[in-house]
Amino acid sequence: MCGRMVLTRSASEIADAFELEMVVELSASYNIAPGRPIAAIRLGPGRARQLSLLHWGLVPAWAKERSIGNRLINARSETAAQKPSFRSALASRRCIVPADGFYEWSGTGRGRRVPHLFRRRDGGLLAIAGLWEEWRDRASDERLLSCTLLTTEANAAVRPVHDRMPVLLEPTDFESWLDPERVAAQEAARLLVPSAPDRLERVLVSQHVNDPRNDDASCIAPVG
DNA sequence: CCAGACGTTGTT
DNA sequence: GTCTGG
DNA sequence: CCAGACGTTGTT
DNA sequence: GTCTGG
Repeated sequence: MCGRMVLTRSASEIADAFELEMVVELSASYNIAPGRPIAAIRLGPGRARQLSLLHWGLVPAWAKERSIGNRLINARSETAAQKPSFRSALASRRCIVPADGFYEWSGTGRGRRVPHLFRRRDGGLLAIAGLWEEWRDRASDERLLSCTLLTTEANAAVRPVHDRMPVLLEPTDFESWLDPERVAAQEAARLLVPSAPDRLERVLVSQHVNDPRNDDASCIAPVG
């Protein structure tokens, strides 16, 4: 479900939308896939909001192999607090993934290959709730920052295509979600509910987007 | 106790 | 069918 | 998420 | 690290 993202805005546009103190340079991507770098906002020193690139696919601190992240690209918001893989990140390492939109595929069986893009009608950025971790490779001593995207039941806009969707946050909830000292995990769960569907529009796009190696503007071009 | 998993999606 | 890689 | 591989030996 | 299953 929550397996392909779009982010084409410049770092300064993202900084304006999310009141960021620090920024990393980004290149536009029309087809961000699991296992690839994805931009995320976290709280840094002094609670300043920082933008950085994280590996999409959460690798827990206790993992022996980084490949466990291949399967931890989403976390169900309803159960994350009870899962060994997500519990500690939910308590203290929350992030926001900015996005122009996300893709969902419709169809059944092998025919599930019809891609739809969901984005804000007003052209604004989406804010997707995520969790992050730092993992150290025992062999090489290298560090990896990784993240996962929280999911919830689909709202009315998404339901015709899929029964799950990413958790979307409102600007009034950004600070509460990001800061574990202000809002504990249990209370933060209150934020992780299906969001109002009216703000989203659905765009049928071509199967060009299906291949994650394709990353250009034709991924989001309307079809039909 | 130790060994082994630790996850979601969508499919049948 | 299931796993890995992008 | 989808696409593509799914294996070993021995060689460059 | 922590939980589940044998």
